[in-house]
Amino acid sequence: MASIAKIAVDLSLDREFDYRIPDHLVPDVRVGSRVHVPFGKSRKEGFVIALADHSERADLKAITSVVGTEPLIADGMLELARWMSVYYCAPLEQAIRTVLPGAVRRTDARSKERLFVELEPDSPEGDALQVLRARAPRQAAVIDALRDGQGLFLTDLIAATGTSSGTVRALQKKGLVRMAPLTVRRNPLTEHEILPTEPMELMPAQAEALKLVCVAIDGLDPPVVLLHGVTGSGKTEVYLQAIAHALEQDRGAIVLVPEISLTPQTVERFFARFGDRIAVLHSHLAEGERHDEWHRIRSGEARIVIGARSAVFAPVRDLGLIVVDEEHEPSYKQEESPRYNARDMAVMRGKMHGCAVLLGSATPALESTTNARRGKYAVAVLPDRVDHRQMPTMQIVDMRVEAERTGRVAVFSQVLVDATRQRLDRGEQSIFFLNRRGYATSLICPKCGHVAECAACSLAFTYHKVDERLRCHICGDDRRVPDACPGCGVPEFRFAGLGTQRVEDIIAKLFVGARVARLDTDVTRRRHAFEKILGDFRSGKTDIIVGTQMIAKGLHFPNVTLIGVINADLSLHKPDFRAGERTFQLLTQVAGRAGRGDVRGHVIVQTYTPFHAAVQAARRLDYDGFYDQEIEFRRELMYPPFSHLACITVRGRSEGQLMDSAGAFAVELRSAVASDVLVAGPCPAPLARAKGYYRVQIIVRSPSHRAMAEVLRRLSRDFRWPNGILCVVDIDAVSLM
DNA sequence: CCCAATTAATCC
DNA sequence: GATTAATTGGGT
Repeated sequence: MASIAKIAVDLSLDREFDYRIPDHLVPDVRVGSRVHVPFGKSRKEGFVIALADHSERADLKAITSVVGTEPLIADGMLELARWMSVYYCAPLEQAIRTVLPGAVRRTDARSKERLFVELEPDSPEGDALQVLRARAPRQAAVIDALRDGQGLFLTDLIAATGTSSGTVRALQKKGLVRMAPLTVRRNPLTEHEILPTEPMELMPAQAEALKLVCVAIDGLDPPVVLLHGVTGSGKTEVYLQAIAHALEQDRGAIVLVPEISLTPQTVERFFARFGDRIAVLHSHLAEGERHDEWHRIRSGEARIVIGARSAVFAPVRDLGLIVVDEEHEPSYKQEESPRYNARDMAVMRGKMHGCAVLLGSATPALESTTNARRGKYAVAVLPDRVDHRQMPTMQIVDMRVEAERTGRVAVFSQVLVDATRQRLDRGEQSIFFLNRRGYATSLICPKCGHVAECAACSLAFTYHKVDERLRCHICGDDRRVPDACPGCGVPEFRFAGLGTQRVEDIIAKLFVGARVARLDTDVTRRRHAFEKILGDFRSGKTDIIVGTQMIAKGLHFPNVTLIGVINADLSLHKPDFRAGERTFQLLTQVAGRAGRGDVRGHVIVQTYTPFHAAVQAARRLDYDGFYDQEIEFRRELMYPPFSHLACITVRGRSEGQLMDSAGAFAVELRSAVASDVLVAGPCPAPLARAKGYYRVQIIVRSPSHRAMAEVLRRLSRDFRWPNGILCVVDIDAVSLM
């Protein structure tokens, strides 16, 4: 009989503490239970992470009480949390917290109950009712309202009859109606009618892919399938039918989509096929909604979960399949501890819980394709669009030539202007893509060259014309545009660099009468703005949309025949080894928005580096060609997938102290790792200053993840950073800023 | 020599 | 993370 519990206290201490289990609590204390314990001078909550017979220590304190009767952490999820904690060098408590949403963990999180009123079987009819009508008309009205239905919620009943709860209580006392609390679901799905859909007939390539996934679900051979399908090739239909197969075997499924494509339209597509068996999980849910959805999943009422990153931890029973849509998306990486990648967690969960994993993308991450080529994943390819739609034509416009020809630097090339006019004349729609919001990236004094910069970050302010403000996109600082240059007093400014707001302005001047909308995070901060803008575009109320990343994903507009990429170089020149890959992916994804209808789409890409491999490969729609070239560069420099990369960022307010301590850390790190591990730095991070902190980084590349993570874990626990110096370890970093 | 302020150590 | 013990340092 276990009498000792090992407990992770809610403090991110990354240690376990032994507690005695009092006899009367023995039946309730299980692995995964939430418990109250005395800790030091105070009381804390924690999770039982193991049971034992003995402890090293004699002077144990006892568990005070247990929360609930069922362990909160579902079977297998603790192991997953432990793996995550080790792999990503994060405290176990943090990993557990990630696996269990706050809406569930908090002891005061409850289901919502409303009083429900029903007629008692022997409620008055005929004469008895007439008597009541004369003596108590209100009560009779309540009886009438309840007569035909299955009962009503008290609040609705009161509203319908114009009475008060006193009347209903009086009826309850007489034994004519009964009233009881009923648990109601806080439903995040909009209530409007959604027409059910039937499985569509698959093209041969889709059918083959589906077969492969079904085999994976049934026998886990292979456990992971990479679905490489060009944009518009019908990947979602394969997901839907694979999920249906899992359901037939009485197993559940999780669908992960990037946060920005988790729109009502996406959810509706799954809801239309599976109805109430769907649960939704994402960060914008209200606390109560998340609580209810989680418990619907845990209880087995909901069998399919669709959600963003964190939905990979949904407590689905008998999980048969995890789908990761757009598996290459950087947003699957959580940018705070534990810095997990949901795609990789999905693969790991599949392994641990015995379920199949389906990774889908038009532009798989190099890591994933490499895993496929090494035989770790099976591959299914969808080379063609559905319904014999053609891939769009891709045209590269060399903006250097354009500048030389016109003698000035233009935002729109003549080619793009002409193409846009043509669409406007034909009543077709266009999408312009620019991966930068705001109006101008900097405000420059035309006389002395002074650039307005954020005092806390090493970055120029972005000028937002709409409200005449300067904003720092790193720390969010927000200030008025000065009346004159602070350097020389000249009362005028010049704009440099380009943002979506300015493109919107230019379009309005260039194409008079065209109806333009903008879609970026500045606009969508308002609730429902996103749906409104897309709705207007869909119904033809707008001709042109200008947007950032968020328009690159999954949108499906048959009337869009032109895509303009205003500046393809933006993502290309980032100080990041994945810049080329990101550019290729972005161009391919954006191009995929064109030609979803009967007319073939046309894509115009403006660039100052037209011969860059990523741009050229995107033009040829040549994934394999890009892969072969890019993989050589990764091999030579020992970047992933030929190594695991950790990015260690150290920050502090004192530059000297920061360099000294980070240097000392790097020295210790170098002496602790094997000779095949490369440790670069410390050197100033690409964003050398942010929010008032100086930042330096150390980049580690190691052939073996385990060797690297073990050293980093030990060192980040033992290394004594001076006060005020903060260190973050990011395993398999996606962003190197 | 005192006291506040910073730093280190501990929690089962 | 919170509390407490230990150490530092500036002042009279």
